[in-house]
Amino acid sequence: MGVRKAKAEETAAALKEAARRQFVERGYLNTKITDITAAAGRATGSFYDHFASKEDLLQALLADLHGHAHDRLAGEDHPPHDLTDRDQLREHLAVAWHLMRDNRPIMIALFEQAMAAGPGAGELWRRLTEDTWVLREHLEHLRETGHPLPGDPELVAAAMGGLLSMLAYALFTGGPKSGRSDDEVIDTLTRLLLHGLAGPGSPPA
Amino acid sequence: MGVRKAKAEETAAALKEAARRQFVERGYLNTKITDITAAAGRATGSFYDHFASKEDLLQALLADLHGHAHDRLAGEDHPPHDLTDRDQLREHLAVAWHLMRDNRPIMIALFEQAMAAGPGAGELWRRLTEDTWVLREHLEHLRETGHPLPGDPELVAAAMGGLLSMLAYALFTGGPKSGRSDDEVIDTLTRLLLHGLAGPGSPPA
DNA sequence: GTCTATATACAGATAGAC
DNA sequence: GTCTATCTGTATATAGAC
Repeated sequence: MGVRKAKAEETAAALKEAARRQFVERGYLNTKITDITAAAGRATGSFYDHFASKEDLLQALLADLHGHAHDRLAGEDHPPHDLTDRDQLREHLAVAWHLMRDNRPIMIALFEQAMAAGPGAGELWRRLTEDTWVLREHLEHLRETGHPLPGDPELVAAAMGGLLSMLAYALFTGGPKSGRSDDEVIDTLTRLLLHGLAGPGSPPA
Repeated sequence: MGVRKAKAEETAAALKEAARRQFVERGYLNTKITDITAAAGRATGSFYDHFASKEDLLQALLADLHGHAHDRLAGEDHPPHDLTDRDQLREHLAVAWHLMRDNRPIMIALFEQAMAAGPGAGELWRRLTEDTWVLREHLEHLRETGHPLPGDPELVAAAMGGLLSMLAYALFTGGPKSGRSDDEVIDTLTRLLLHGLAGPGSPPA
């Protein structure tokens, strides 16, 4: 790779890093192109030498994320887990939770983008079902092995995903300063989703 | 009330009604002032004779909603309910669900507005806790009477609220055309929140 | 009170010098 | 490749006639 190209890569990286910071500070929608270039210490026009639009930059951030996720998950098996097992359910929730925490800028951006797309686009439902296909498959497996579910796997999976993403967004964006620990949240959700409000000791209806 | 004032009220009402339609069609953020006035068959400038801004109009819609809600709920008692009772839990979920369905334009607008406020504002967490204070109180009552909860009442209530609002938004805005019935959703959520994924018959850990 | 016409503001995007 | 300067489109809001 030549020096010129290396410098270009450096600028692109600086813009992406600046964008990440701005998205967390101002949110995706409120972040202007000039906010990003200013934060990166570059001129406004330089932005378009690397990205066609803010949307394009977001896709680049997303591609980076997928790359890293692939690195970390490479080689890992993903056999049918039993979501009625406390430890396995907790592990699923923990992985999702930490993934969102570690990538707050992207999560915030995707969330706001989906909202800005407006209704009619059906973006939220699409993403909710897409992002929870792992859960759905596990639930379908449970059903096939004779375990009764609260409802249709797609709906239950979407409900779980909605709960997770909504709570994560709310808590990560200026939630209680008192600071709930990740473990408290994950433990609470594990108990809620495993045995509900009635708790483990409750008798059948 | 004079004729002049009556005409003004009529125009204000037409603008509000047009706004409701536009919010559902295009979303709150994508709806321009001119979209509202055009849909209402009025001139652009007339808008500002009745509302200071789009935000102001939304507050007016919200005030109408609160007025109606007050009418319907007037005189109703709201004693401490037992959320571990299937029928009472279902009733709570059903009321919330239908309230959101009957006021889709406002729900959509508030949702998008909260997102556009950006992080840092902490709007979503604030609304989530505010809108679920009824649930929180019931959960606190449960805890006081010795029933073990999955976690801190505020957190559990927020989780339930997030689940409900997220799923409602997703399903109401271009969700599956196949059309899930309200009852299917409410029944599923009732089962999920009452006994979790493990189901009612599961033994204590 | 309602209209038409216009001013203001600003973000996105481009052109051309270096 | 990066910069400065500028153009274009668009939404909000106002001014003034009727």
